[in-house]
Amino acid sequence: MILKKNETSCEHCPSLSKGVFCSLANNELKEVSDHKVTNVYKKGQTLFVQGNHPFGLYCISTGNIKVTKIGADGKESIVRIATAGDVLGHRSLFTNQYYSATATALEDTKVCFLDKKFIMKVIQEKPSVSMNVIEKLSTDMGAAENKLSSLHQKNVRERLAELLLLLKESHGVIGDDGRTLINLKLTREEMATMIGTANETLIRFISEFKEAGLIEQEGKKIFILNEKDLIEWANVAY
Amino acid sequence: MILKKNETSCEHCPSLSKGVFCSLANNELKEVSDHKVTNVYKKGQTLFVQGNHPFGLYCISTGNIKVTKIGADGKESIVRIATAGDVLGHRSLFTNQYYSATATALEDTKVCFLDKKFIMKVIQEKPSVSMNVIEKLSTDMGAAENKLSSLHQKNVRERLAELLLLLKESHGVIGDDGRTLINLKLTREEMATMIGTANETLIRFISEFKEAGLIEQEGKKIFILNEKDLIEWANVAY
DNA sequence: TTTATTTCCTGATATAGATTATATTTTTCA
DNA sequence: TGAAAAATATAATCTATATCAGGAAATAAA
Repeated sequence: MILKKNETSCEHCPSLSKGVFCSLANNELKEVSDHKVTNVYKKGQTLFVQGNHPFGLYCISTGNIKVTKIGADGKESIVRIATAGDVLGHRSLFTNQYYSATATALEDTKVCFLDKKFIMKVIQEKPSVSMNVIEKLSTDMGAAENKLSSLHQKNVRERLAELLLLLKESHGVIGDDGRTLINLKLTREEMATMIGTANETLIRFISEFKEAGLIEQEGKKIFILNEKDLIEWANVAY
Repeated sequence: MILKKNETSCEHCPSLSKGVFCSLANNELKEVSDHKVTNVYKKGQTLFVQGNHPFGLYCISTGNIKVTKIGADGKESIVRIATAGDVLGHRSLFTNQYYSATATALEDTKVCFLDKKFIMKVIQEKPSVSMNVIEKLSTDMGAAENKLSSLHQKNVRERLAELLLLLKESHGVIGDDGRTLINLKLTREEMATMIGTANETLIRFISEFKEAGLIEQEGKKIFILNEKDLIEWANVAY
């Protein structure tokens, strides 16, 4: 797909304010724009694959991308979901390692690519950008540690409630009818790998949640009906 | 405890080369030294506690520190172990959030503290330091994602083998007799919380590992005898 | 040293959740 | 549009591991 000029300029990026370049002046943004390549990934296409060598940084303009790790037995787990404004591939890039995870578009997605040399130069010259990268990493690290302790300490019911609350926070959209839709196209299988359980088990608890009136379903879409009870069920600490 | 001048100078810090200030020149290091407070924490003492507000950055000079999260039911899990050269408290500091974990000395430990204002200034002015912070965060993030997918995909036996291999890598010391000692004072309870299992279960598998000749024990000390088989048992991906 | 306390270890039992199997619904695409 | 494939749902069974219980060993305290 060929994109028009202002479709690929950082200045007009819909997720500029959430991204790592939000603090740059217009002329600086222009320079970033000039150095980047913008691509559209269709649902299911991969940006990079576990085991490959990184050669730059990905910035998500629109869409959601799952970051998965494949274990020794070929089973996949989603370790996080990156969304508009997030960067991808930074971890392996900055540590000079092979990608330890695979990034796959969950829907049609617009992603910009900056080659290693250029992004390293920006990091060197613009403290605000490196501070933003640090903030993103810190936030992600916090989320990862939360997931770790949940896996240690909580049962599947609690983890599912927690997952739904997190997805509501990150991808919730309030509809005309007052219900909150989780605006993310995930299969039950994928949701199961996010909380480390089997899809049958996940589906069983989703059914339980529906019966209890906590959530509602229309096809693959999930609506949160009762956040208050969901918080109880998640057994979250303070 | 009162420390002598050259005991508190960054220039002479035994973990300088592994820390985030390794790239600074001597006069710059001097400035860091002048702005820091060095403390000794005894085994069991906490540097900071989950829920409190951060006011600076901790740099570990010597010793090991466990970072734990307490869940809703009061159960503790170790999310990572920080060692000489690591920084602590950076995540909450840079995201302006309350501490989401507690840091406790596993043994007598020397730790330097830098107040927020100063460390922020250093990050702004020294790209090499912020790059080092990014690298530390990236490495930790990678370790956290590995743990996540292990918890999803592996059973306790595999996770224990993996933990022993990781601890050998990070804290292994080769003795005169050729055995590798894991030089870290952890209770079985603590090891159990690192891989998300009950201590009885962990002990059962440690016994199994001993019988299989993979490891050896002397009191609380663990020696790795057969790394090759341990790797097999861990079922690690490529 | 003796006593007290904590940690370590082993066995028995219970159970959450994986696995297997099958049916139904939804999506894909020819 | 209809057929094939994929995803969802529910139930039955099985198993890995948590939990419970009690004793041995190690460590700390007195």
